[in-house]
Amino acid sequence: MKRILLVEDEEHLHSAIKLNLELEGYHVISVYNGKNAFHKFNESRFDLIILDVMLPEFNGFDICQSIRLENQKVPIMFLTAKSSNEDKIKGLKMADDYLTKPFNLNELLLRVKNLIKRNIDPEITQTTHKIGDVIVDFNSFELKSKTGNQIELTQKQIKLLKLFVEKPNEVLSRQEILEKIWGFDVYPSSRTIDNFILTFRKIFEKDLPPSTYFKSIRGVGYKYTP
Amino acid sequence: MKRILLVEDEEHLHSAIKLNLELEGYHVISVYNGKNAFHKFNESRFDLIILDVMLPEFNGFDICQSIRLENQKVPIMFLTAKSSNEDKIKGLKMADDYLTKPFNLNELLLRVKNLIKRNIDPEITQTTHKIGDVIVDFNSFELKSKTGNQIELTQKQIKLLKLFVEKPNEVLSRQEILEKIWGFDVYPSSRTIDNFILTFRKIFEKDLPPSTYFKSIRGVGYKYTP
DNA sequence: CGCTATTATCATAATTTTATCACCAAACAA
DNA sequence: TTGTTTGGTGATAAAATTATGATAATAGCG
Repeated sequence: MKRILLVEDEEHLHSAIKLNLELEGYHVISVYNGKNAFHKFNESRFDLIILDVMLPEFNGFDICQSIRLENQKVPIMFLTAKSSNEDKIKGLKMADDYLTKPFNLNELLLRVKNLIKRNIDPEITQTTHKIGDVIVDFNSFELKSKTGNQIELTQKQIKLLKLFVEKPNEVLSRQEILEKIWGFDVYPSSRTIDNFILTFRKIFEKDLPPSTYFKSIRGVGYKYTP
Repeated sequence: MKRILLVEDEEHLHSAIKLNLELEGYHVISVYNGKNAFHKFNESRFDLIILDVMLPEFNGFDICQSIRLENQKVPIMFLTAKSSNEDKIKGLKMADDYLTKPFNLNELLLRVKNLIKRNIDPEITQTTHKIGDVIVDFNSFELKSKTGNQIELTQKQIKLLKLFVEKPNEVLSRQEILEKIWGFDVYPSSRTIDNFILTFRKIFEKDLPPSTYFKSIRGVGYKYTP
């Protein structure tokens, strides 16, 4: 599995990117500041480094330089705020690619893919989760039930499902869900979430009392209970 | 881009701060009074809230409390006039940082940077509380009793309960409760609070003498005694 | 001990939010 | 291009929460 070092200090953004990358099958190593980024880099090998430019303590450019001193090859992608003065543009030349915030998550994924020049080795990772007697495979986007039935989920469905599975027993607000799955700039109607939940319920709560796994919390959002 | 909610009623100061923050690459959302501050906060997510303490209608402390009920994490910075009496110092404990007017804009920028940086450390918030032998989980909106019983609370119930739990042994006036839970412009009848208390009592004081935890203070409001 | 103001309790109304469905649009594939 | 899938929207039905009002109970006070 390809290893990506993600250096981003803003929690929301960080987890959103991480989630999306993981769903694409990458192994994401999280770091929230420059110092740790450098440590991690020295400890281990990465296929790609995603660096926020604005970081506490040492900024992205500093880290980039340090890394370049050690290892010329590893591709580095910068994430940068919109306002870009001369210095920043200059700094970006060190990068192999960069994105300006706010950016579209799909674009990020596309660029990551390009940067990594993916080998198609289908390393199967154990990223499954069982809901009732349905097994969710986050890698293949497939559901397998006892009866041998097999359903394919779409990307958004899998993403949302993973978000819930990663935060069991926690009330996730609609706002939070939208930000994590749809990104920071796209806000579809709240009805859209309902539809996804509806689908999940049809799949997982087929012969069970309704809202066994996916409970609606009125005025807030939803909660997944394993 | 980091989002900062700036709540300051004095126009000159407001625009000065806003300009400076924007030049540093922050996205500043402007609000000039407490009521709107509360609305904006509910509508959207922020990385930092800068609150003037002296505001028309509702003061900064009031708003701060309401915000804290909803979201523990977001850092809040107070702006306060020089004269500081006991009350104020007490109120400032709610804040993550504060500045005394008149202040140096560079100092403001520095502190903003620090606050936003600091917020990155993982959330280690205490999200449960025990009342009798019932455990309240503010994350999942659930109550768990010894007997294994499990009850779900609604949003308002959880908020109100949190308000009490955060202010043990303190008399909360009906007015105060209404403002904190229902907001600054919605005022349902006082009977509504009674109903919520009633529910709490039914849950927590089942086999106990009445008003063990939730005591009514005639003419004022209620008090929670752990 | 009555009188009054406030709170407790309950049934029910009002309001808000969610569930569900049919349909549309954009993206994707053939 | 054309057909198909996926995701999104809006209308309406259904459900849940919360608000209200009536009445009973209680505390405080003179």
